[in-house]
Amino acid sequence: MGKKKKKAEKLSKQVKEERQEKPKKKRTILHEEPSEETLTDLAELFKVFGDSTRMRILFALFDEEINVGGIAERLSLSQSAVSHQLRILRTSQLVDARREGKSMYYFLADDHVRTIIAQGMEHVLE
Amino acid sequence: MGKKKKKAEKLSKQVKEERQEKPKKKRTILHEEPSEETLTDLAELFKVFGDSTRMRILFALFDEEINVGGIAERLSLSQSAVSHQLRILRTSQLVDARREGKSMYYFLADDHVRTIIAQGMEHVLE
DNA sequence: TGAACAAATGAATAGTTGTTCATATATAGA
DNA sequence: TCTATATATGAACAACTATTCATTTGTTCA
Repeated sequence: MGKKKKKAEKLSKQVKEERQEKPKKKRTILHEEPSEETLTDLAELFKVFGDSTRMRILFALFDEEINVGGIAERLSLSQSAVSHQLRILRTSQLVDARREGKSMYYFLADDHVRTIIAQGMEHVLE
Repeated sequence: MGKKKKKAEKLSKQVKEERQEKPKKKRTILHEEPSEETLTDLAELFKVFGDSTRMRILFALFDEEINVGGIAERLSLSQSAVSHQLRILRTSQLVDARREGKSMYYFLADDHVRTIIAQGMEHVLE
């Protein structure tokens, strides 16, 4: 990749400093000129959707929660790979999880995720 | 990156075989179980949105067409960098262009693009 | 035709990312 | 406590990608 630019743009690497809370910025309803930072965050968000493994996981969770092992088995992925990706998805607030005994059940965080996917799907399907 | 998986998932590299036409697959309205290929295409699509430079370009084109040099100047990017990114955006059908004299004016391909961005923006802004 | 300007492209490269492997942490039950 | 099971995590690496630089292609106008 190039040189600079990679300042905040790398959520999912060290997972952006494990951020759990962000400054929350309103005001830019969309077209009140979003700040450079907002544009970067937006790119970050889409970057998370931009991997087939993560997309498959999100789809698997589209309408049911599943535990890590279940996702791995269903998608024929290693437990480790799934766990690593789930961390990225969770940090990006796209999924959330709850523990049940030894298992961790993951589920989509909210309907925005479904809407975004559905919207993209429309484009892909022409 | 891992090993396999990188089959069709790399639009924007050699720009996916310069595809201009794709088999067009309907049927999967969304939730009639999309095929693996569709999921991959979906990830590909979001990957294109997942770069701040491209996102900035898309935003610059949100409601007006601009020529290459104009985009470069406005975003403080090199002409080459912009051109390379525009090729990716164009191949992904997110933007289109028209020639006017020596200049090439780029513009968003359709409203899907605006909708997807708006949707992501909502998520980012909480 | 030739100069000037605009855009596209190929090669090279530094920085990024997803998977694997090994290992650590967490929970439940004996 | 010890064992088994489930998940998380760190390091390392191969593959990918965005930018830069140099050059080419395309267009207009003398």
